[in-house]
Amino acid sequence: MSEEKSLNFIEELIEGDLKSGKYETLVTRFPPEPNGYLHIGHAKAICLNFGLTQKYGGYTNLRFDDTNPVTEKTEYVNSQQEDIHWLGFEWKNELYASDYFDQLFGFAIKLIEKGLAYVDHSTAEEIAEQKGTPTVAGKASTYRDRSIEENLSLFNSMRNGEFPDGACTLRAKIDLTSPNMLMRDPIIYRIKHAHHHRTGDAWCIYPMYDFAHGQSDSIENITHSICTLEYVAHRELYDWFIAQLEIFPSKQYEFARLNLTYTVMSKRKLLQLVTEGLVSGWDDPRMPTISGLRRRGYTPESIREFCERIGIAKRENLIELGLLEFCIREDLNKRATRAMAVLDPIKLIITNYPADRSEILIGDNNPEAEDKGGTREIPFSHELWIEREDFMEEPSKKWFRLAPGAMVRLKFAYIVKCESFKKDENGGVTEIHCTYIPESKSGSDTSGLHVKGTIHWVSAPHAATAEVRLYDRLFSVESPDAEEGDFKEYLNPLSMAVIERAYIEPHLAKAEQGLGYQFIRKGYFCVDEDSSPDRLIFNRTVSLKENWKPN
RNA sequence: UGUCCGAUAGUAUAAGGGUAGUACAACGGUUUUUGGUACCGUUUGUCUUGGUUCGAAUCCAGGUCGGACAACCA
Repeated sequence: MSEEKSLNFIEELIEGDLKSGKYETLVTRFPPEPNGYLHIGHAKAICLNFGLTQKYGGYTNLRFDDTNPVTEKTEYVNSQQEDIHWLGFEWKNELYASDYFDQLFGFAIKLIEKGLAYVDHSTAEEIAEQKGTPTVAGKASTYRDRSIEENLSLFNSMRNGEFPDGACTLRAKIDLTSPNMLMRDPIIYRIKHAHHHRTGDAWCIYPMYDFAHGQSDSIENITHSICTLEYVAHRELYDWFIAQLEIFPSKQYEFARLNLTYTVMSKRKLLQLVTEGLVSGWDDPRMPTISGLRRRGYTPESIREFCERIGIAKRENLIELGLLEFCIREDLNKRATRAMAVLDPIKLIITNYPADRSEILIGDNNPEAEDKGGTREIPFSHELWIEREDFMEEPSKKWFRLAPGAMVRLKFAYIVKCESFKKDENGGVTEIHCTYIPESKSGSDTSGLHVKGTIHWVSAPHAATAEVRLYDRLFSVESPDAEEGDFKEYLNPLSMAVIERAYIEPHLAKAEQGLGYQFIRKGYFCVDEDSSPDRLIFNRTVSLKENWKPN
């Protein structure tokens, strides 16, 4: 029979719930706070939540968790929507926690009426002090036993703007001795005279996360509210509010968040890199943000594949960046148009090819594609650019490329033999002189010669030029979060290298944004959004896998 | 020194009392007009101690290690 793919623990749970008839329809949600750009860790959650309802039916909502007006912006709402769409997912309803402010206010009233919430005038410090520690029970605030009427009146005063920020809060009355610190009378409403990106100045009190999230899930009839492990302790509170309010019992489940080597994943740290100008923006191609990866040349398919491969579990993890790179190489290998580009040029002169002659050669665009991706015309002439690293004056053993007296094939063209070379006064090689073998032409080779090496090249008189940006890992250590001191001390100073003038084959001048290209033997590249027809800019998405090691 | 969560090759992730499997990485080989791709092969693993059982990665108990929790953040 068909080999069944094993289920992750959430899928097993859902299959159980569906089979038992606990739920008829699966409803999930992706609930970002619009306070930054989405990153690859969010992609994991997005693929999980949307993937689940694609697999089992039902639907997924996009809900912005916008309960803190001071950190949230419409710019972020827009970018987050764009990123989810780009990843290839469609939400059923676009919702906002702020849509529920009236209902949440009503829930708070209900709690007060049940004697389960009170207005507290203690300062933040006093509350922290009274809270105790995990091993020492908390103490009651002097305001804890106010009458329901007084609490109702005070809470309405809060809502009506009669108090300044910080003057008081609404707290749930639960259990000051709970081993779960979150149950020690958590604050559920605070005063913030701040402009909200959607509700404007309609409110001056805002619900806390714990008083908004579960209830929002409940209002939307979310069956499986999936979040990351740091919310495990919140589950008790989540259930408590739902039980006390007697509303739809959404259930929370937690999985381990993604950590990736050589980068950081917290919005706080990413924001810091942006605001301190250590990267060019949220979409800097070195950033682990979705927009950064997109600009870097990653495809939605490759990111979805990555999220599929890393799996879902409850164990802390640190995924190797190499897996992400594998995913984009695998995807681009199938679809990227091949072309030749010389990044570190040195002149190669074919002494027996007339200086006034040139010819057009034909090259396949993609050896992996069914139809070879079609063909293109490549001009060839007396003077070429080749890669400096493809010539060695004193070749090491197993050297397949150019060296004095050695022969290599020029990709799509002829076999050449190195006859001599020139050096400048510093001993640097400046020019390589070769002869070509006319009967070795690609596709009609009758020379009988077999050479081990094939190198790429660009005809000097025909070459176009481009700026090429080479990216490397953002940090020089595997886990910047785990290091001592400021994470920014571990930034990789070589994370970006710019080649101002690379030579590219003429065909590449027509390269389109949004498509992947393979510069033969060099890696996968894409056209950067700063690029223009008169000033082409390519980003290196990822290098090719490099098995050759000298020695 | 409280509560909760977790522990399977280098990294992830399966096996739900019955042969420890898969992917990436690493290493070796075949093919190749990309030292790419493809294909083949190799190495490497159940944190620990006890218990239950014919049989334990799996169930139980203790330990060890790692993580989370004491924001008017989410």
